[in-house]
Amino acid sequence: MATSTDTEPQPRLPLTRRRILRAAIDLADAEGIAAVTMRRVAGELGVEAMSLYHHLDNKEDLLDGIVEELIGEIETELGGFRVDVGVEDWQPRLRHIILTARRVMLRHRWAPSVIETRTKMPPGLVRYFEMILGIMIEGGFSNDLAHHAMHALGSRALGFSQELFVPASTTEKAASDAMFAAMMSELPYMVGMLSAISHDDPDSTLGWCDDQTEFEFGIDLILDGLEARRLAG
Amino acid sequence: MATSTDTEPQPRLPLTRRRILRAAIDLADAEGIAAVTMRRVAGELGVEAMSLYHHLDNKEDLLDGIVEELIGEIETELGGFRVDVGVEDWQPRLRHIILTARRVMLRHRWAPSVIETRTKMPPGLVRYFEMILGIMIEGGFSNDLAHHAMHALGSRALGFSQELFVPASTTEKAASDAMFAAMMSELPYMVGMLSAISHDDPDSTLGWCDDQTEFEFGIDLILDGLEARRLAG
DNA sequence: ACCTGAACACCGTTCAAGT
DNA sequence: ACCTGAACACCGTTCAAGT
Repeated sequence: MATSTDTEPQPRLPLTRRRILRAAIDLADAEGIAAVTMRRVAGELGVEAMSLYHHLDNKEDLLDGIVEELIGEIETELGGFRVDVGVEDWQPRLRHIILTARRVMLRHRWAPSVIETRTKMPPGLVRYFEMILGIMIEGGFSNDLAHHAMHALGSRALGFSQELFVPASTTEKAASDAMFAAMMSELPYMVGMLSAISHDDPDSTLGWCDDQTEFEFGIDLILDGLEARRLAG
Repeated sequence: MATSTDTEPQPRLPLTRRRILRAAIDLADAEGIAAVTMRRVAGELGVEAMSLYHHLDNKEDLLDGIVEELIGEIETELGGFRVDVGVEDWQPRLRHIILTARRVMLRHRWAPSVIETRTKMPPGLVRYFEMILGIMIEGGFSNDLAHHAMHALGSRALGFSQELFVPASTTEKAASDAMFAAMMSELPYMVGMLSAISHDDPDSTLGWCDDQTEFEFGIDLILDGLEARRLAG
């Protein structure tokens, strides 16, 4: 009876690259990217760290593979990376794609840091950007404007918000009056902005920010600007 | 004669927090941020790793301190963080500030990764964003629009280009014809764009990109969009 | 072919000890 | 007060060995 009801229910599922990558992603979701060490990932699979090296070159290869998996999730949500030839409404289509990518990234909040540290362009990401480029070209962009647009979008094309931090005070509701007075002399504009915003919307706590609203404001600023330059050029 | 001409020319310069931070920055500039370990930084100062802990809480404190030094460099180049009350030409002033910050970041190419990993907002950065906010408010922004603008600028306000990678092919001049043909079938829009751009400018190598031009295109897209919304609102 | 255990060269950090 | 050496609990990775 010891063998059938052991700690490992599945006696021996064969280790594969895919299974390792999914285990690493689950681990990162649960405990953060810092928990993703070769030893910990192996442990989650009931195996020794060194066994992973039969399916991966090294840790960089693990991280590269994770990125490919994430791009796969975006592709699945979109039903494939498709550029419809002759379709001209580039702006709503691009907006939808970027917001879809953003949903995937929000499921894996550690993803930006992993993607940003890749030294070689992951093939899946090349295909993603090819789709974005294709939609702009079909939408009437010149090659030159499309090129600028790719640079201007940057990592925002994947739904990254690219914000450094929410200013300290905005994360804490109800800063004390004493602290507020102290800040007032040093940061008059910041304090003025935060109190104006909280007055305008009595439901909002002081300085509370809606990430989704702010992301959409930023992306529309860029997409509107590109449309204006397309019409002008 | 042995003591005066030893390996250490300065017999004993006292260790200070500032000296440690500058040594860490110099090391990062020379060998990359990965070289910045407590042991290596100490080594550069002719001291044991554990001595650093008398001037720093831990490695996070070292990285926080490095960020403060970098912001200090921006402040020096700008001659201080100043908001001139009543000055309305916000756009050229903000443009100048951001391009100045960018020059500092280009001197320390590892800086974005360090700044992005800070968990608490460095005080110097709060003052930097207070200046940016002040310039917008004095320039006629509503508090609401200024708030959106801060989010939309994000890390670009510090001169970060926020690009994921230059597409692989654009970093290599003169991809072989065979490779080009292979890419053509998979990435028609990318290949089309790159050849159009290289034709337009015969001096440019295939897909060569001017980082500064692209950064300025992107930042002007955002600043122009903000001005349009300011005038409309 | 696939997995393992011991080992190597690193990390950040603690602690007791030196001056 | 300031610095040190040994040690601890981790890393990624290599290598020779097991089945």
